[in-house]
Amino acid sequence: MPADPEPLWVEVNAWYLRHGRDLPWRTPTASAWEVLVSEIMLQQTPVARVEPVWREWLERWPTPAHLAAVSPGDVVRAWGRLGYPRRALRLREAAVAITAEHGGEVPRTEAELLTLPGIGVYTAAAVVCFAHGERTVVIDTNVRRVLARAVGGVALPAPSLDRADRERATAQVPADRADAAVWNVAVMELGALVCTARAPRCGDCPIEHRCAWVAAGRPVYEGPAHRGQAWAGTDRQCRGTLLTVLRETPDPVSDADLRRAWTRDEQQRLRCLDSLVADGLVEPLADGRFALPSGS
DNA sequence: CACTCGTGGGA
DNA sequence: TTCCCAAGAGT
Repeated sequence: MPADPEPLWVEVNAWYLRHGRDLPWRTPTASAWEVLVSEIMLQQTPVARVEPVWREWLERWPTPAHLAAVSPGDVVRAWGRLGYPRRALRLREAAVAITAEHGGEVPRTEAELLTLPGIGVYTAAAVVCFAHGERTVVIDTNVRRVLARAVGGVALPAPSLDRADRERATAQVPADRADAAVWNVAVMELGALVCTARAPRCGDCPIEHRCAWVAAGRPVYEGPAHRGQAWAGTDRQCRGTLLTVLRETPDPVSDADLRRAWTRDEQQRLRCLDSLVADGLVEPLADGRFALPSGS
């Protein structure tokens, strides 16, 4: 009778200890706040772009109370070009709630974290695990892809997180708390560095010898199409263009300046400006000009 | 569940 | 050059 196969985490954790990157939010001394800031910034944004901004933020605002005390406009400007600037507003709002309702300490449970703006299932689990060392299931796009291949035998996971992802991920988490904490970051790192979406480096993979996708001959993806992100001419591009104008000057901006920045569709420009105001990313002034939001 | 919300670098 | 997509969340 064959022994149970060694769990995936043994090899993946060993690989991580040798090959994982030394990122500043991964140091043993990183505070829960530092981890939380990194997780928000890393939502849909690559590590290389996050790192310098993360350093600036933690130097300026080393605790939630520091961030809670500044204006939304300061936060949006400091967010720079990380993208999805509503994340900056929500992070500030989370800091306000942490300061007012949690004694300035980042909550230690997923349920409490989930009540904070900008924190969803992934980020709540990540903070609990990476900042507080708790055993939990952390599922991001990397985890889904690695396990879809290694366990599921397919090239890519479904377009959105589904039951198969949760079941595969839950089954792999080691029982021991410390092992689980390493596994959760290790499997993400494997997905980021080796088991990548486009051109996986299977020759460098510590579990290639037991990967179901490799064993199947690396079949191409067969499932429903992953939607591409349209960009040219979209409201997202328009909003980004308008916000860039406001971000790059400390002074309020006239409507004429904004019109020059987006000339292709005036109706769209007005709609997007309205939506930026509604989101709290832009503040209309009494004199007709626009600015990054100053109030709370 | 499907869709929106930025940005820039690599293939 | 064009296309893909990167530690998701909110609606």
